[in-house]
Amino acid sequence: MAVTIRDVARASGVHISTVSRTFSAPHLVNPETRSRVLATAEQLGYRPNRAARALITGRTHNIGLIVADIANPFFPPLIKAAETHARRRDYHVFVADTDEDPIVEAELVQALAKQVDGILLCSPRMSDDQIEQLRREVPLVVINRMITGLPAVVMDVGHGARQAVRHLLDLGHDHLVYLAGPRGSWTNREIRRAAGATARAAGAELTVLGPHQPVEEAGAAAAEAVLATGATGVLAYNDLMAIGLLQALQDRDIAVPGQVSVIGIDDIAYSGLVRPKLTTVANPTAAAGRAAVDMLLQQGDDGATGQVTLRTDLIIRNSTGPGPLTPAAATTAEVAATVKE
Amino acid sequence: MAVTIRDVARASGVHISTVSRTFSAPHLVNPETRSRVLATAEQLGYRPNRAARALITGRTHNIGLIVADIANPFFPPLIKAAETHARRRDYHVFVADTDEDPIVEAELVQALAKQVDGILLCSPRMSDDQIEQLRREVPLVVINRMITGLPAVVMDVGHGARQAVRHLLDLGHDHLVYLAGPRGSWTNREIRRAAGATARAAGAELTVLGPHQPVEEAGAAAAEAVLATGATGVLAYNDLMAIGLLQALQDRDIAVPGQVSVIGIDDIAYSGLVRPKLTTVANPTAAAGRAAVDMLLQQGDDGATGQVTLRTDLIIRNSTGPGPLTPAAATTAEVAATVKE
DNA sequence: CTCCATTCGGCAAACGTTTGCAACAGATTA
DNA sequence: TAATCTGTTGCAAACGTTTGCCGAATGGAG
Repeated sequence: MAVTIRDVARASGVHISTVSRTFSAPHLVNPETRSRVLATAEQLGYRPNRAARALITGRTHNIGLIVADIANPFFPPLIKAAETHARRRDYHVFVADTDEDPIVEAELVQALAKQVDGILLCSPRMSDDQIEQLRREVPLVVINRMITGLPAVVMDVGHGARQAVRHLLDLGHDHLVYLAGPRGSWTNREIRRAAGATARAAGAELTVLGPHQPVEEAGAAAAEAVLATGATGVLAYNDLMAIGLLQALQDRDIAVPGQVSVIGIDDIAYSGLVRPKLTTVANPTAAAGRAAVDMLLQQGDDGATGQVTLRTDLIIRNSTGPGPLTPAAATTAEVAATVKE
Repeated sequence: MAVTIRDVARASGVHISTVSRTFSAPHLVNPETRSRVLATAEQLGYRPNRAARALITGRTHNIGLIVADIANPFFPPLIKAAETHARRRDYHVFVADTDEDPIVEAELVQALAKQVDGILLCSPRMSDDQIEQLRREVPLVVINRMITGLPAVVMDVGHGARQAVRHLLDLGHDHLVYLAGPRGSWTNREIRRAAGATARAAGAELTVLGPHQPVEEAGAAAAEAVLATGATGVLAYNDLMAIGLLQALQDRDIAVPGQVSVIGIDDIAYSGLVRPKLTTVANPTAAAGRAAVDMLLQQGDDGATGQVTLRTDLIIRNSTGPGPLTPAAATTAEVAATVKE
């Protein structure tokens, strides 16, 4: 039915190996022969069968990309960047969604293992041990998690979180809340640690609330608890939760940033669309996707397991404003200037 | 390196064909033998090589899913549903992103053709001819586009658009704008047609502005043009554009829904998060994704090329309110009641 | 004119499965 | 008792490539 290498060989009067080489090792075939073969291949509409190729070379030219939740707007830019970048290198991408479930996560890796040349694991919720285990079955690159000996691309949320907390402190907030993300999240631990250290160093109080699922509903549901602490500055695990909190506060007629300041993390597309526009920590997700693909594809050559760290930065918008300790004269803009490093 | 069917055969003292049958046609092998084989397979960690299987059976157990833009929040729920549904049937999904470019779209289909058992084409921008052409290379199911003779899953936006226009008319708006989507979009044509007919039937004026890229920026950029028409009710091609318009109007101190009413289409997750909450037409995207997968997988069996139509419905929130023709007494809630069919 | 190096292309094995066919045993039927 | 059937297994070919090896042809050096 489909046109194979054999049809092309027959039609252009050469052996099948010559046709094969025309595609997979062009420098080994006479330019004249090559162009003739290419012409008939084109004419016949020949397309290499990747399954056959994979069978003999052991390389599928596919990579897997596992995320917690495609519908979480944090991921699509990363997926898109990874996919485009991979395609440019003649790789295709399987995307899978774990629904935030570590069990499903492990199953997916197993299922994909034989079908891909490697897997990109985004913010995995599995234990380090499990990941090390799976690593023996298939090349892995982890995104947003640091595991010694494992190639990884991480976004340095610690840096962004420190900036965020400092921003709140500079604005005169002395009691903060960190609205924690899901259990098992490396990012969550990093943020908590960074935020906690920064607050402590400044002698401010930081209350951690959580863990929470990283969705708006959780942010909204936490509103009461946040208010109960008496804190005036909030850092949320991600923009989704921050936005949920924003809405819940609005519903309670709590002014943001008038009475409470809120900072998110991720800078998803919608953080600039809600009102007030959300102050947040921007994550270079597209760059992370590309870097992870590169890392995975290079992994075969040398066993080097690098770790790339990408920088995150605070973006000051309108959900943060002066706190109780600020002299009335200080405006957000003035204080913002101090955060620049 | 990897453990093959041969290793399992040797370890359990049977021929490789018996092992093969244990997995692909269990009823043909003695239960006793079967369990023995399964045990050793499990113990050895055997996993079938899908490339080899694909080579001989001609079925890859993969399907392709091509969307215009993964980052457009309309798509992730569809992708997620399709992917989960496919996995339950032991299929994996390749996701690809065309960046709204019909050329890339065609290339992607070609590239994926040999690698998948079929392709789901979401809101394709190609010409009908091109799609018919590609259909000869690989089984296709089209989502949100109607092409005679081609299996399709469409969301009946016409229905939702009629409801939306009627809602605006009932509220007392007699001059409406349709903020059109991209050229080549079937959905766009459907909406325009339905909206136009409904407005005309009621003797109201409907101005079409466009085409536009289906993004917020386009919606925001169209604000001036919308105001220039003097219309007081706007239906946008999608929520993204509607939200962009909302922001732009807010920036110009035009009250929504006080001075202008706005309706979007899609009911993306964020349409309920912006303020005012967006009145919009809900699309059953997840159901569409599942239906399309089913249709694709059944296609092999019989050549039947069904067309499934899914219903869409207006969701009334806070971005629509009384227009110039409404007696002051009529509230949104009262008028809303009239839209129920 | 011989020899060697180089370039090119053919040959055939291999990759890990599936599957039609045949073999065989035991059970059933005539 | 012979013939037929059923259930289980083995045998080997096939799927469409890639690739190590070898031989043929060419050209330059000696």
